Amino acid sequence: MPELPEVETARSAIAAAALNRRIVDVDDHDSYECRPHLPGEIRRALVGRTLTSANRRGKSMWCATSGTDHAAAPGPILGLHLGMAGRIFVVRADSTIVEGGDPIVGSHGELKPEWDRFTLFFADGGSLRLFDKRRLGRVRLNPPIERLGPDALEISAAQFRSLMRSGTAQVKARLLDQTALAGVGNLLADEALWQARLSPAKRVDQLQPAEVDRLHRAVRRAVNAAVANGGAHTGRMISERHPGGHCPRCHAEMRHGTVGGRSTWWCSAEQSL
DNA sequence: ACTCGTGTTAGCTG
DNA sequence: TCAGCTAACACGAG
Repeated sequence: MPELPEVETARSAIAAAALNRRIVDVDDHDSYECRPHLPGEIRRALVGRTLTSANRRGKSMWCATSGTDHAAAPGPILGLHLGMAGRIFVVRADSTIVEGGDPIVGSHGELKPEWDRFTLFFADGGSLRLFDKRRLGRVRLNPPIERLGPDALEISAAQFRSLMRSGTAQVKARLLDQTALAGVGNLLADEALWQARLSPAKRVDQLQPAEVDRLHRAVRRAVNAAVANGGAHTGRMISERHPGGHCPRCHAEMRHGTVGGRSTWWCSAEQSL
C-alpha cells in the first residue's frame, strides 16, 4: 500500500506516458473516490484538455491541464491520491501499459473491472486508470496541496528540527502527520524510528537535539532506500514486523502496540522509552 | 463470522 | 483557536 516510494512510481508512469494526450472522455462515476465532486463534474472540467505535468509531494500527486480549443487559459489541477491500495495504469495508443503505485494487486492477481475507480480516455485510444480495490483513493480538482508539509525526500535538517520542536505529540504521530512532513507512512515511520533507535512513543518535547538529527538522517535513508528498492515494504526491519519477529541488529524480540493510532513494531531492547 | 489494515479526515476534547 | 486523539470511511485479505 502506497507510501512516498510507491507514489513516485505512479507519478513517473504518468510523466512517462500520459502527458500531452487529448482527453475525450472521463469516467468519474465513483462518487466516493471523486468526493466532494458530483458525477460528471470532473468530466466536464477535463474533456478537451491534456495533462501537461505530473507532480508529487509526499503521497499526493497532481497534474496541470492545458487550455481547450475554445479557451486558451489553463484548466484545473487534477489531484490524484492512491489511498491504501491505489495503482495507476497508463495505456498507450499501441496498448502497451506503464504502471505504478500499490505493488499488491490482489490475492489471486486478479484485476476486477469494478476496481477501476476513475479513467481518463485519450483521443489516441489509450487511457489513464486509477485502479483501487480498497476505494480509499481520491480524485479531486484543485486539491489543497498547500496543506502538506515539506516532502520527506527534500526536507532540510533545519526544517526537520523545526517541525519536531513544537507540541507534545508522540514522535511517530508527528512523522505520520502529513501537514508536518509529507510522504512517511506507517511502515516507513517504523523503519526510520528503528534505524534511529528511538521509541515510537517518545514525545517530541523529550527528544534531544542529537536524537532529532539522527531521526532526520534515518528518515532520509529509509525513504531513499525504499525508492531505490521498490517500496516501503523493502525496509530492513519490515520482514520482522510480525509476532515472533526479532531485531535484525541485536536479535531481541520485536514488540507490538498502537502508537499514533497505527499498528506499530519496535525493538524491545534498542527502542525503549 | 470476525479482525486487521503500508491512508485520510471529520469531529470531539481539553 | 488549536494540538492531539478517535472513530469512521470502504472493502479485501487472512
